Amino acid sequence: MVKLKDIADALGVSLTVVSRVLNPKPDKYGFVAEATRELVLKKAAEMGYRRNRSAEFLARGGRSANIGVFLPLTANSLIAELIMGISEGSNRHGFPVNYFFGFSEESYMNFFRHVSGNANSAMITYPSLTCLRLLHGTVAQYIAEGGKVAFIAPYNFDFQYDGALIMGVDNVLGGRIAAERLIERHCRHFLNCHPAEQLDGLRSRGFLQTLTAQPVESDEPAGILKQLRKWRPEDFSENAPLGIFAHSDSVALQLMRAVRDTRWRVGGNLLIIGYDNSFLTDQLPVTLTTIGQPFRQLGETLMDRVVELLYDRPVRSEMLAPFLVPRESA
Amino acid sequence: MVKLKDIADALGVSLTVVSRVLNPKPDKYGFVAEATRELVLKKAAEMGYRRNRSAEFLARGGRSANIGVFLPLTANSLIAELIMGISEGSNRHGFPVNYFFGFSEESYMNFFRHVSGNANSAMITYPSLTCLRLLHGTVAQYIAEGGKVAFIAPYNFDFQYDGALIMGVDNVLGGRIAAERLIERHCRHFLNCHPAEQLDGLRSRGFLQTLTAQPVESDEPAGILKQLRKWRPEDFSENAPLGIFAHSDSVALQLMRAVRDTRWRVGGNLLIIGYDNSFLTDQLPVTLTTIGQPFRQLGETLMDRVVELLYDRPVRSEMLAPFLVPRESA
DNA sequence: TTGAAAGCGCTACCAT
DNA sequence: ATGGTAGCGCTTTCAA
Repeated sequence: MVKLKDIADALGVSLTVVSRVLNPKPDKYGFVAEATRELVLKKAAEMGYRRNRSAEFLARGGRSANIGVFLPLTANSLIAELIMGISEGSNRHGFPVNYFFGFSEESYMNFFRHVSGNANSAMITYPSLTCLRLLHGTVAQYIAEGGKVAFIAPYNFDFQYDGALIMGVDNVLGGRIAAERLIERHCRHFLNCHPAEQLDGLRSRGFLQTLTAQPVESDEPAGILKQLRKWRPEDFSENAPLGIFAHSDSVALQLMRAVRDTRWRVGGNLLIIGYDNSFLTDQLPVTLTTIGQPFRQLGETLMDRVVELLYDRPVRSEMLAPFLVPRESA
Repeated sequence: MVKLKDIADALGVSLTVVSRVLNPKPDKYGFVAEATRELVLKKAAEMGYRRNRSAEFLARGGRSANIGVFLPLTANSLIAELIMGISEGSNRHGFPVNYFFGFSEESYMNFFRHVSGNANSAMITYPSLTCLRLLHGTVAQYIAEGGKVAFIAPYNFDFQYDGALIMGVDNVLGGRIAAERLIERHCRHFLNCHPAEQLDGLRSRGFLQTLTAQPVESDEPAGILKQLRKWRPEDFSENAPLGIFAHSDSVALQLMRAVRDTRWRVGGNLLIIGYDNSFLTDQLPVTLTTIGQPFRQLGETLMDRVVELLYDRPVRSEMLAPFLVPRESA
């Protein structure tokens, strides 16, 4: 493996100069003549130099060059895609990663203990809203002490952390896209099926905002099912179907399952839109129309910006746009 | 963060001695008096010492302490669980990881280039059989040069690598479990639905071995569907259903979808068993009976053994047992 | 059985 | 604008 010294020797300059050119965060004496800089850059590319992150961070006084990542302990495609994106980014930058998974505050605390022990550490975390509320103090303190944190926030993020990075997918837009699809498919009545504990109503907000003029009821799955039993399927048709926005593919499947052996026909007089574009939803007996989230891209972008954070460069928070995955169910 | 020097100072011994006790791979002069050893061990635990892997491997002449992992680019629950297991293990051992995803030989080669550049490197790889066949030479050479590789092999592994670790899930047993379930549910006729390109017939083997006395046909999905159209559903019943073993949940869903609006009743006169216990298969209109694979456990065990490999300690290859996930479809 | 010291690849201070 | 060098935490050789 080629190292700084090799480049320096090949060029007949000092190791220090080479370091200053290639160092992502050069020292304050980091003035290098433009000609020298270009020479070094060229030689480095030519020799296929790849930075040794371990040595870099050891020298910088940190423990290691690892980036810690905390994700929900859910083995679904969204998480898998996020991991793929983050990994893609981390490999590109030459950073290794430590993934932690969990739901509880304990697991989040445990993660924090592990990662924050390292000076120069950075983390990507995807905590539940409850979890974050409980551990707000810990997080705030860590950031105040110079820790770098990037949040994946699917909810309305109302915490004020100076310099923290917040990224996610625009759930309000997701709700809006669902509503627009149902309108386009001639729905007249709408049901908004949110999770049992609706901690944050971004998807609802987008859905309801788009449907101010139409009759729409919001409820959790149990309530929606009751509603379905009350209404008569005969009163709906392909020309004027009932439209349901389920806030997850899982809930969408629950509903599909519940109307099995009734006169509701999913994709006919009953349209259902899910959320997440989960693995296999394209192979269901009635394939599921759903809102896709670009989690792979989210992961990649996130990692790019965390690296910026790590070197104290300014970064910009951003929400990515979800997209419709049109299939049979709506 | 407490380091070796801290322990040495606290105990009034030299740093070297402390290193020798705590070093996972002590030098050849590594003789420490039993009394001293215990003292060091006790102090280290007391002070909460955590080894700095970057420094360890930097000193050892390697580039870094990272372990490279290559996995199929498939965002399904199996891969997600594998990652969770591997991460759990790597965190326990204090090793960071670099994950790579792909299918093609190019991606596998790219992975290899990245990871093998590092002396002291180790990798966990889950290549397709075709991929491995194509790159057999590269892999063999890497291992011959002292590289440590752990394979996840779902197929019949007929390569001879000295000292390589091969782990996986026992697919023959998986096939057997499926057959036994269908027998128990009174099936008389059986279909074995393998993938279009059946590269390795371990699942088939287990299935067919258990059903030597019964009529069973093997085919790829298209053929199985043709067969289903030829037979009359009326000739089968809950007391003597037709039993299908699909080699993946995806194929199982394809079949379920194909018999929609026919007189085949999944879970009634037609029993279907899938493979993988994918996310959401427990929430289908007819929930899917499937063969689960303990990939989380596989990942953890794998990482434990790779660390052993890394320090040149002997390891044992092993196949884990799959398990039945009984639900409505069979 | 123990300790001193060189060195892994890199950064960052000081001097020039 | 460039170079020399100490030191990050650890391993390993050599000497005691």
